[in-house]
Amino acid sequence: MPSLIPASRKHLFVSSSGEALSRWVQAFPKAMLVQPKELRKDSALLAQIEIVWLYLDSGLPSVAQLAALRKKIGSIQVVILASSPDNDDALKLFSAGARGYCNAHATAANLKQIANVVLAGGLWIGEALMQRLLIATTGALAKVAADAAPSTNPALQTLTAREQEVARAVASGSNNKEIARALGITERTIKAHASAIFQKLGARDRLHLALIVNGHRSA
Amino acid sequence: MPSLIPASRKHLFVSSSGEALSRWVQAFPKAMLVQPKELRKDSALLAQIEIVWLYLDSGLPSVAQLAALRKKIGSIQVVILASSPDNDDALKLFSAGARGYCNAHATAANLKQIANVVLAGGLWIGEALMQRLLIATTGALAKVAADAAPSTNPALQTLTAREQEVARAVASGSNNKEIARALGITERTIKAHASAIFQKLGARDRLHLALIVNGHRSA
DNA sequence: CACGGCATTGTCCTTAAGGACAATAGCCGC
DNA sequence: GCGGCTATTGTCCTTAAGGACAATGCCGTG
Repeated sequence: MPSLIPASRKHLFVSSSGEALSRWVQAFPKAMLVQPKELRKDSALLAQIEIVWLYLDSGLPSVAQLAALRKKIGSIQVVILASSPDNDDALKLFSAGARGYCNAHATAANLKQIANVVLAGGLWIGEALMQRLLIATTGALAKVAADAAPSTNPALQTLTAREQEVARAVASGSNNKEIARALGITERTIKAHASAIFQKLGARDRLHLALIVNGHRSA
Repeated sequence: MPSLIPASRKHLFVSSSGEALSRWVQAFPKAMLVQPKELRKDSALLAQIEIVWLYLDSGLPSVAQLAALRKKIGSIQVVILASSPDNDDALKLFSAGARGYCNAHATAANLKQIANVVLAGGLWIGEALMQRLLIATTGALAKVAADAAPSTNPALQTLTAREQEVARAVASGSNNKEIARALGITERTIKAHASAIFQKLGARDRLHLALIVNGHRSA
């Protein structure tokens, strides 16, 4: 017994198991949820759909699921919801025409954001892959270098031993009171060291110092 | 969603020749235009920049240009403006960290759309390239995916678009007054956004937020 | 020993930051 | 249109941060 389709349904969730995650409804309260087989019978369901979200059945080959879906929906944008994200799998799905790939447990805000990107003509490649793209180049080298050898930060070399202690503590997010307690001295002394550090490194405040120490800004 | 036209200097066009295409100005009247060498001298130019548009000099290797730019601008999003689009070249640029790739003669509306997608965390691969790129990307992204990168940063994605703008500005070391001026709103509003951000991410102050955004601490 | 660098702490002051509490306005879905 | 979310701004208040100016003590070198 198909109900009337409201005029503004833009989102369609396709789930083989029929399972619906609450976040989907949170993100798009008006969205429809169907099983793949229902699509063939009632193509009118697709009337105003702009994005089809495909929840992968982990027991079946993902690309085959997408290909089958494509035959039914035509050229509507497809975003993959993966219960257990797999980078290699994601790549295959993109090759098969997916426009987005994300974790099925993404937050409602996440889903909306993805919808925005995809509807605007963009590609959403998922957090994991995106991260790798971001840090693939100089960022990766800098980050790895910073993590692997934090002691060789050239900026800290111009500081005295005590100042380096304070600088590292500040850069890790501690406030003056905490640092003072940790070092067993007065908060006033921490301020004195901090001021000396700012002067030497040309940082205007502790946040800039943190950026310098953590390799996001040159001294 | 707020206006897509930035109230301030969110956009920076980098052009070796100094040439500025009228469509860039049409799309972002307040954008800045600089030559690569100017960036090293005055890093303050990058204060509020959210997207750097790199106009490729066709006489130089594109990836080298992007790598050089990255060293100066850090982790700011980069969109490539290619005077003569080349699919293979685009792939290399994406692997090198570009977030968008389009024809330098794209319309103003196009540029705004691209900015929208990229700022929302998406990837813009260009209309003409979409089809082929989807297939060819397999190789490029697979290579990227091969590098180990366990850390994921879903932190920013729980924020609204505006909050993300503020979060990035805070994490880059700007104080509230600067951010307010940059976004064309009141310092009080920045504080409001900041408070919301702290709440959502569990950061106790702007330094912790910076650590989270820059990947030195989990939300 | 005197001088200089470093660590420590003090007081006074200005400003930035952040929370409490609240209000207005636009947009969107039901 | 109502309710919810977001963006915006306001005032009042508390606290952290950082600078100005200055002092004391330790330690190593010339």
